[in-house]
Formats: sequence, structure tokens, C-alpha cells
Amino acid sequence: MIKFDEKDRKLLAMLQEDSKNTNKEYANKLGLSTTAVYERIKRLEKSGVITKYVALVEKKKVNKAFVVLCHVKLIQHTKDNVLQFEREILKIEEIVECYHVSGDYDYILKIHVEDMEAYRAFMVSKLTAIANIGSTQSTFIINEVKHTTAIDV
Amino acid sequence: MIKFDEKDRKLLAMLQEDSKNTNKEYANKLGLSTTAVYERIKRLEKSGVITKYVALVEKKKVNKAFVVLCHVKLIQHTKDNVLQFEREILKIEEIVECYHVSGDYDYILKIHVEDMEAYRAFMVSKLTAIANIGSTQSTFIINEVKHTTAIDV
DNA sequence: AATGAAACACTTCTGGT
DNA sequence: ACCAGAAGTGTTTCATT
Repeated sequence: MIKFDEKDRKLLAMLQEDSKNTNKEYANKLGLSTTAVYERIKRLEKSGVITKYVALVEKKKVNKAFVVLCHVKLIQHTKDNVLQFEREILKIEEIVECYHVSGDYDYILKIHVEDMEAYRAFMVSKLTAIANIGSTQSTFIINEVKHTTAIDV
Repeated sequence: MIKFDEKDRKLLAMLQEDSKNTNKEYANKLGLSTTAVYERIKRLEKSGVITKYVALVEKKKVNKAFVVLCHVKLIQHTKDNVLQFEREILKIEEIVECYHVSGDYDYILKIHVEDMEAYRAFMVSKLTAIANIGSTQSTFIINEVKHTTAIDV
């Protein structure tokens, strides 16, 4: 397991906040040269700590602001059934997250659609079209209080 | 509301998948010049469709692979109580997501910690230290089947 | 591990269609 | 909106400590 010093931690925090700054700026804030920053970033990438760099998109601007958490229970829990279900989930673009969880339900999904009507259509033609789904329960998100992609290191 | 053509859609998909490619590469895939790509990206940024560029970090590599969904019910629901609760949530680094939801509970939180012991410590000293929390129910994530930051446009 | 300076690549601007 | 080419800026390599 890779070891971080304080500068690595600060650098990771900055990269998770804004990856488009220049190495010079990171260097200034860390009290290092651009080359030192460059080498630290490469080390974080090669060790697998940083997996990718992405653009984040505002849901409201692309008509996907209606967010639903859906609890799903399967009928059968054989290995094949479970794997088949998970394969189907990966193919459905409206599902942005899917977790296998402990408790009363088997899975919790997060779904992004335009509005309630689009959600109804999604449920009818996409989600419940998957075999082996026993029951579902939808929880609608009224407000997103906090949502960060950054992990505190 | 900004209008997208097919090239904007493809460009957004590529930027959400990997924002560190060069404009030349995006240009090649879209059949445009680097300048045209540059201008389209600037338009997406200025219109607020792209909100930021970030590095994504692998939870397992930074000892934050224990993920819990916690349902929270408040005692009082006056405006001040709610705002106070939401302010506290923003300050707690282990909480990466917080949604105000419909249904039996008021909020659903997503929490990243190292392990069960760290979760226990988090519950005792951070979460339940917030005033006005009525009840909590924790759902442990056994497996992350899908998790993408990309929204289909 | 770190540095400054050189070499290289990419982004951004300009002028024109 | 688009393009080609110039100018500016950032990244990456290298020799050195």
C-alpha cells in the first residue's frame, strides 16, 4: 500500500477539487517545483490512487435532474441469477449507481431521468423488464444537500 | 437552455469519460479541427453544463472502502432545524452525499470510512453528535456493482 | 526526492471562409 | 461555426544536487 505524506494529501485534495490547474499552481501551494509536483502526480496515477480525470456535468442543464433511489429485491439468489441481474444493470444508462446491500433489500440503485413521466417509462420498459426482480420501492430525492466526488485522504 | 447537437453529445461523453485527452484526439474522433473542439468545450463550460474537472480516487487505495448508506429521521422539522442539520452535514468529511428524500426517512447519507470500527466511531462522535436527529438506520454496501459520474446526454 | 533549464506538446488566439 | 497557422503556455525530460 502506497504511503502518503502531507504534500501528497494536499495534492490529492487539490486534484480532486480541480484537476485543470497547472502544476505550477500546485507547486506554489505546496512549496515545491513543477517537476516535483509532476513526479508526485505520476506516482499517484501509476499506483492506482488516481483512476481517471473526468468532466462533471450539471444535471439540471442536461435535463436529468429527477433523481430516484430505487430499492430492489430479487426473487432468486443463485449465482447465475445475481450475475445476470448485475450485467443488465450495467447496460442501462439511466442507472448511475448500483449497490448490493445488506438489509431488507438486495440492491439500491440511483437513477437519473428528466421527470416523473420519464421515470415511469424507465420503470415500465427498462427496470422491470429485467428478469428475476421481485419487488421495487422508489424513494424520490427532494433535494441534494451534499454531493462530492472527493474522498478525504 | 443550451441546445446540443450530436457532436456536443459525443464530446460530453468523451470528456466525462476522460478529460485529459487532447483536443486533437477529440477532434479526430468528431471529424473537427482542434479549434472547433476548443470552442465547443468553452461553450459547454461557459453555459454551466460542465461544472468542473476533477481527479477520481480509488477508495480501496486510500482506506475508505467501507461504504454505508444511512437513513436519518429528524425530530423537529422547522426551517431552522432543517437548515442547521444540513449545515452540520456539509462539515463532516466522511459524508460524501446527503439527500433530502420522500418516504419514511428524511435524509439518506452516503458515508466513506475505513472499516466497521471507524464507522462506529463516526456514528458516536460525529453523526449522532448533531442535534435534532431522531433515528438512524444503517445499510452496509456489500458490493459496488456500478458507479459512474457520467450522465448520458 | 528534489531542482532549473531545455525540449516538446498542447491550448489559445488571430484572421479568414 | 468552422479552419489553418502563429503565438503563448504548460508538460515532460534531462543533467545535477
